[in-house]
Formats: sequence, C-alpha cells, structure tokens
Amino acid sequence: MAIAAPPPADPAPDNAPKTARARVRAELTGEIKDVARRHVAEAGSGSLSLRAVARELGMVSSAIYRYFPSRDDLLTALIIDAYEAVATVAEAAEAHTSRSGVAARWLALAQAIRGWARANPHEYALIYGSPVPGYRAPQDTIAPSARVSLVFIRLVADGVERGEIHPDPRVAIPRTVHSDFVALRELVAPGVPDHVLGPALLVWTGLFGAISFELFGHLHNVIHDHDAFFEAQMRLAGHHLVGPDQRD
Amino acid sequence: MAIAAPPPADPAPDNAPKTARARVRAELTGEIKDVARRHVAEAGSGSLSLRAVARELGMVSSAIYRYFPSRDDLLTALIIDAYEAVATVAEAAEAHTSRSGVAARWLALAQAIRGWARANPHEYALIYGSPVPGYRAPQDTIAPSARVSLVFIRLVADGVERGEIHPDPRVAIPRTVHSDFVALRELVAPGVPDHVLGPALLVWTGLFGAISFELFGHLHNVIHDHDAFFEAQMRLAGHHLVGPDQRD
DNA sequence: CAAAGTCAAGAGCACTGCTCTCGATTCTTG
DNA sequence: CAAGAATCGAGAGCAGTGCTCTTGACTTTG
Repeated sequence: MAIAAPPPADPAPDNAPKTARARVRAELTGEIKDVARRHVAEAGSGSLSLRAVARELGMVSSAIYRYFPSRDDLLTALIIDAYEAVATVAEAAEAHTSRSGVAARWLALAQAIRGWARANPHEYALIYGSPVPGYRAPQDTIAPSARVSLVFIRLVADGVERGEIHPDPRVAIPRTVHSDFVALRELVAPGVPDHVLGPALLVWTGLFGAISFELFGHLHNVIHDHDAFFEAQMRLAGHHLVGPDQRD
Repeated sequence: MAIAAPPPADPAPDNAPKTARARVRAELTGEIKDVARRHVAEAGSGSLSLRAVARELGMVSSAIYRYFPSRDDLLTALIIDAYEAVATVAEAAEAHTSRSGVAARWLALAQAIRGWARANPHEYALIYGSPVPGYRAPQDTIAPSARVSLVFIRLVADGVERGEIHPDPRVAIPRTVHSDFVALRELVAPGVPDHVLGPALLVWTGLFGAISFELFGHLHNVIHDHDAFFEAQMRLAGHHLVGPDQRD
C-alpha cells in the first residue's frame, strides 16, 4: 500500500541520453538489472551475488559498483521493477474489464495479480514476502508500491459510484481509523464511505494472504487444485467486497 | 496449514538423558538454538551466522557442526520452535475464551497471533514470510505448522456444532475443491460443510495477510492506529466467518 | 589540446559456510 | 576394569561473499 504521496510528475525523463558515455552507461545499468533479475528469479533474493552478476557480464566485481553503490541498491532497483511489473499487470486486467460489474472486475484483478505472482514467485516474495534481511525499504519504493493499490481503490470507488458496492455497517469504525480513512478518501478514494473502505481493505489484504499462503507452501497437502480454490475464494471475497445482500 | 498427518505420537521422549555426554549435548544444543534465536530476533534470518553464534558461545565454528549439520538445519530448528511458539499462544487464547461465542473467540485468537507476531516479527517472517533463500521446508516443519491451524479449525467446528456458524452458499464449490474439503473434514473438521470451510479458510488466510501487511510495512503512511484497525478488520472478518445474517 | 571526469581492472580486507584432520575425552563392551 | 569405539573441540584451510582503494586508460568538457 503506502498510498501517501500522489505519483510525482517525472522531473526530466531524459529519454534521449546525450553523450555516448551516458548511453552505454544506461545500457549497462539495464543489463546488470536484467541479469540480477534473472538470478533472483531463479534462486531468490538471498542468492543474489554481485560477483556472480559481474562474472556473467564478463566484468570484474568492482566494476558493478560504478552502477549500483551496493547490493541493497541493486535489490531496491529490482523491487521497484517488481512493483511496476505487478502494477502493469493489474492495470491491464482492469483496462480489459472496466465495463463489467465490480465482482467480475475484482475477480479479474485478483487473478491477474495471482498469475503474475505464480509466474514470478521470487519477485513476488521480494515485495510481498518478508523484507529482505538487513534491508529497509527506502523512500524510492513507496511510490511504485502505491500503483497496484490504486488500481483496486479506483475499482472500489467506481463500484460505489455506480451503486454496486454497499456499505457494511456491522462493525464500528474507531475514531482513529476513521481519520486515516478520511485522509485516504481525500487522496485516492473520493466518495468511498468508511464502511466500504473497511471491507475493501480486508478483502485487499486477504488477496495477498491467499497468494502468499499458496506460494509459500502453507496450503501444501491441503489444497490441490489451487486454481479452482483461488477462484472460489476470490468470488466469495467479491461478495464481501460488494457488501451485504440488498434483499428489500 | 499443511494439515496432512495427524500429530505423530512421540516415539520416545527420553526426557531424562542417560549419559552425562548426552546431557551436556542436549544442553549445548539448546544454548546454540537460544543464541541463534536471539540473533534472528535482532537481525533477521539472513543475518544468522554460525560463526557468530559459535563466537558468542566461546567455541570454534566447526564445533557447531557437531550439533547442527548445516546452517539450514539450525534454521529449521528455529522454524519449528517458532511454529510451536505461535501455536502455544493460539491455544492459550482459545483456552481462555472457549466458553464465549465464536466471534469473541475468533477475535481473541486473531489478536493473540498478531500479538505474538508483533513481539517476534523476525520469527513471524521466518514462518509466514517468504521462504528463506535456498531453503526448502523439510518434512519436520509441517507437523508443527498444523498446530496453529488446528486451533482455528476446531473453533470453526465448534461454532458449527453450536449453531453459531452458518454456511454461505453464495459461491459454488468446485468439484476438485470439494474433494479437498472432504479430506479436510474427515481429518480435522468433522461436521463442517463446504460452505463454511470456504469462508473459514478465506478468513484464516486473510488474518495472515493483514498481519503481514502491517508487519512488512505495506500499511505504512496509510494506517496509523494499527491496534484499532486490526481489531475492526478482524471483527468484520468474524462476521464473514459466522456467515450470512439470519434475518428470518 | 589539456584538465576534469569516468571507467574497468586488480589487489586486498573481513566475513561467511563448510570440510578435514588431529588429539583428547567419554562411553560402551568384552 | 581395561580396550576399543564413538564423540568431542580445536585448528587449518577452501571457496565464496560484499566492499574499498589504487592504478592506468579512456571520454567528455572547457
């Protein structure tokens, strides 16, 4: 989540690097990230070795430090990329179903995120698993991490606006939580009442709980058809999202 | 989860080791685990160093290998201990509230688990975060991991028996999932219908999603009063657990 | 064209997990 | 009770790691 600052306008994209040196530098930076990403994808973040990356690129280990000041910085770059990858997937799923009902859009969004997670389990673990040992998320990661959540929040706001999502007033919202919800509403969720934000956030964290349980093996020997199980669970979560039945 | 095998009866507890050598061995094994656990608690699993543990114990690093064949084995021992610690906490919470209603028991259970997680974040990450790099959960961890889930499943079975939990038939249970549910029912959840197991598992994974989001910083700058937020969310989850309102 | 900035390379430090060998101690067994 | 077997701590050593510093060659800039 960490939906705090609105996405800052890129200051100077500089898509066309001027000097030749800058061009090869950008290229090499990308190559290092690509190799590192592949290593992480294959063996996990803990096995990421600057020396191994350098070896594969045919350079000496100390040369890497010209491009990334430390292993953690390289890891941070990968984390940001992972956030953007999952956000892109989520946005694409939303774009394809934006004319459907909230339940269908929610299911598509959940399945898109799970699909990305299953295809890139180590990168998923990088951003939604335990924080990397000795690693504290720097400021640079909070903006990219907000993009995914924004997709969901917009879906919720949309559902409220269209009258598809109804508040569930069964649980009181404490004062302190209410003020957090006010801030959230003003920033990204206009028109979404507290009693929708509560269930929505529960469903949202539940999605990642379900994916993490599946990916990290906590459903091993319990659930075998993970696809069917996940879909059924997310359909149910969708019902929790849209709120109590309107039986009148 | 991994509720597969019923807890095996301890073959030979051997609580009173015979020889003096065996006694000091058991003692030293415990000391190594204690120091290692403290290191993990302070710096995370990635920073666990056999040499540092050995140093603190005044022995040489190679001596550790007389007690744990590898770093991963030491980590496995810590993982098992962590599972048992959280299970103990969960069982204690259940024992204290077993005469209350399902909603109250659920809330107490959720808060107990979250309390343990907040007190031992690195150990929580060890078992519910991403699997440790280069580490595959050995068979030894699945039995201890089942204990926590069993507390919850028994609570659910109890609620069904007492008529407090009602099935939510809004989402169809696929055939393959049904057969998993049948197995689960026969093993640990007698009398719990599919349409209760589904919501129950959703709530259960949601609990860990909520705790992970809080602990791993995904709610940073979004939620500030984590205690109040968690309680409200878990109360809502409790409503999802007990099933649809019975308004007739 | 020369000064300033940037680069890859190499050596080196402190650390890691792990293996092997070597005596010394302890347990088991005849 | 003593001999043989098992276990133990210590030490050296190997291959790997992140990271720093220096050196010499290169590119960009003024």
